[in-house]
Amino acid sequence: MNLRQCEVFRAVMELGTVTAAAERLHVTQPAVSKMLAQLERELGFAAFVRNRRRLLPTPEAEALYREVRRAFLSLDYLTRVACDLRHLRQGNLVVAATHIMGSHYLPEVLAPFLERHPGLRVSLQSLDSPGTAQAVLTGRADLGISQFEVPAPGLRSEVLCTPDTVCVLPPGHRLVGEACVAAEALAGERFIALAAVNPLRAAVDSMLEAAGAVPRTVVDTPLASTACRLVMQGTGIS
DNA sequence: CAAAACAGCGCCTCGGTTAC
DNA sequence: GTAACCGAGGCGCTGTTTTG
Repeated sequence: MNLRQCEVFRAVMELGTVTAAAERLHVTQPAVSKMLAQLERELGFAAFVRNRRRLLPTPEAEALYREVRRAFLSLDYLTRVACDLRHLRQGNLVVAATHIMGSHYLPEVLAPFLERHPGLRVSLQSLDSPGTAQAVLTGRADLGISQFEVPAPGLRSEVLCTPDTVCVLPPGHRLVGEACVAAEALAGERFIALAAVNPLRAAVDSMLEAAGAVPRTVVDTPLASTACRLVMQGTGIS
């Protein structure tokens, strides 16, 4: 039973005659007649009783019609969804982003975006940078915003901004107020480091090593926001 | 030079029409 | 409602061209 047969069957059920069904479907009466006969052969039962000039549906046809009508409602729904997607009125956008991006930067961007596209829904996934790239690569996310570039075949990336690297200090620390913190000044400090997976970690490590100021790393974390909270608690500097 | 991609051709099926 | 016919499109086969 194909879609065309369903269309023909529905038209005959609703209009009662092959001729009227043909008019609705913009084909000739024989086309509908032939399609109906083919459908009945495939179904293995008669859908209509030929009663002089009328076609009377059998109980099997009545039952089938209920299902066919339901199928066409689903088809109409699909058509509307496709139309909405075409005009960006509806859909689900999955964005993978690092925690700091998802909690601070993205909300400011998403608010005006969702105002422009009220039918859209956005799913935010909080991941580290390699996880963000992996999510996009495997199709679990439509786009990702990571802290650093993760080169991978099949991924297209662009730099959105290049922010400064800063030293995070707890209130009252001796270095608070300095316009620039020299690497040497960090010697012996309790240090909250970024996890080794972050390329910034290697850059900071080599910079401190070159300055001969190796701090005491007490915690390492993949999340900059966690590092900041640890600094707030007085665990160390970051 | 082998494998992959492409184009052309004939055959078949499907859905349509006209004529009856 | 049916028979005969027509055109479009899918599919498989074959030969040619391109590519690594």
